Amino acid sequence: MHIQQARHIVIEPGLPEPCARCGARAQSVCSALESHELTRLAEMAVVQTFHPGQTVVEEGDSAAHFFNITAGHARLCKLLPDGRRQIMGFPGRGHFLGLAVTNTYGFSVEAIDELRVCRFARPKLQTLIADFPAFEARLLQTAQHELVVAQEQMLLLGRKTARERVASFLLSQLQSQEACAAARAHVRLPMTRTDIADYLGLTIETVSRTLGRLKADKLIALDGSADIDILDRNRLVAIAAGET
Amino acid sequence: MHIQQARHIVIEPGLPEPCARCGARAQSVCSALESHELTRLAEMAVVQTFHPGQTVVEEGDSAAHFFNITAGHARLCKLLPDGRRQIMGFPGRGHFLGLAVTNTYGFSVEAIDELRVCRFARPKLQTLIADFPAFEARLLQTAQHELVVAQEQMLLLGRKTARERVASFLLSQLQSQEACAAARAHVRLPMTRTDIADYLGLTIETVSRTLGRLKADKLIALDGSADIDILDRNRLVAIAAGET
DNA sequence: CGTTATCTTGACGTACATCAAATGTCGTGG
DNA sequence: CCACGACATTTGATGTACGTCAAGATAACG
Repeated sequence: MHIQQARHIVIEPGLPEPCARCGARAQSVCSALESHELTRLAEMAVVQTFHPGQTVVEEGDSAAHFFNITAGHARLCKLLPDGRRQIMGFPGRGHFLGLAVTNTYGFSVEAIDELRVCRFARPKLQTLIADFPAFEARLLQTAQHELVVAQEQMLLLGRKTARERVASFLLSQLQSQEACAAARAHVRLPMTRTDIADYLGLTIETVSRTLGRLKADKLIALDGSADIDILDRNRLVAIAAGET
Repeated sequence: MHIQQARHIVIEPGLPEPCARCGARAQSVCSALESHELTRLAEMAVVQTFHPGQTVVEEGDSAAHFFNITAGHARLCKLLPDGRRQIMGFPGRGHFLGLAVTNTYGFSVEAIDELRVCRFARPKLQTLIADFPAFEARLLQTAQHELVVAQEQMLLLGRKTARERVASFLLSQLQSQEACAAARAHVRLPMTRTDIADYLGLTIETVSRTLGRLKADKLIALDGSADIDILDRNRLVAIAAGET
């Protein structure tokens, strides 16, 4: 279904971007650590970059590493044998990968755009936790937040209409970008319509038609297929909440 | 949609069931604690019982407590304004309630059958964690497991057919009961068809018809509506995995 | 400036929802 | 013990939101 290029994993040597100066630090679990702890963290990290479409980890592989995204976006995919795909999320800068993991990865991680991650050996997580209790507290906090998000997504997948799903998605994307950009009502979607469809439990055609209808209703404006202006945010919030 | 009886919450005095002798301990997060720690835990706990249909916590209420189920089953519900309902899970004995929680509860908890819980004030969780680091580790482990389960459910809700959903559900119920009972291929479903439908993102009629078809196909046998025999488990596993 | 992938739009099909009885099932009181 | 509701479940007839199939229209790219 998805052609996989040969992997050209770029492992960069040394510490090109020490943790203390990492732009993703504020949003990540690393914010729990102090500067001298970050030095130790940096020693454990391997920086990798992935090009669009490349696979970071494969569903079912034994979980040897965890990751922290420092730039770009990924998609978390689960597949059924016949190719049906469900995307669990689109983690971006600052996102920690490795919580929803037992012995093997429960999903594949693929780069959507140019993706940069810090890779850590999983066993070292234990030593890190043992040394810095604040880190474990931060992980628990992150896991709790992810659970809340996951349950909101279950409601969406089980009970919302296509229109409600797309509205919810646009707003969640807007929110994830407002962390960086100001409160403009503009969203850039780094992922394809296929990705969006597989995230929302729909087909590309339904996603496209639904966006078209939101546009006809003057709730959004499309500028190309990746750039969307939110014209009536309140109305969109109401739709996303199922109030229609 | 669901008539709510007046609450007759039974708060039992003292320590009718000290943690050290708690039947649910082995399966719960409390297993991380040693006997002298359990004494302190017991001092903090309030035992409550709820009758079928009673509400333990309401979605949106400020999250003052967390709970540990010691007997019976609950359902975790999220509602849309027009009454559409999604059930996030059916926690039973040993299950910890309070991970997928921020300041307010993200779902309602309702008793399915006779439900018994240990209630703890949420702030005390912090002191408990501070005193017993093993407890925090256990919570993180539990949260990770719940995240994996939640993602499996997202795959079900987003991409599986009705037949695959029902097969998955029966197997998950079987597994949750095998912890206690031996490997018999018999499942007792404490929840109604409506609950099952709201858990699987279907309607009662579709659940009923799908069970009927599985029965016609000699994969299961129905004995009353709450008791089900798994006749061909391997086949059911294949269906649940989407291999048809 | 063709070539190719992605996105949109239209016509039609279907799995599941909705509407509507019929059929258990269980607790209660006569 | 049995009759009687009050519900839960099953079963049937019909509807529909979304999926599937099939062209076009745009946009990305060498």
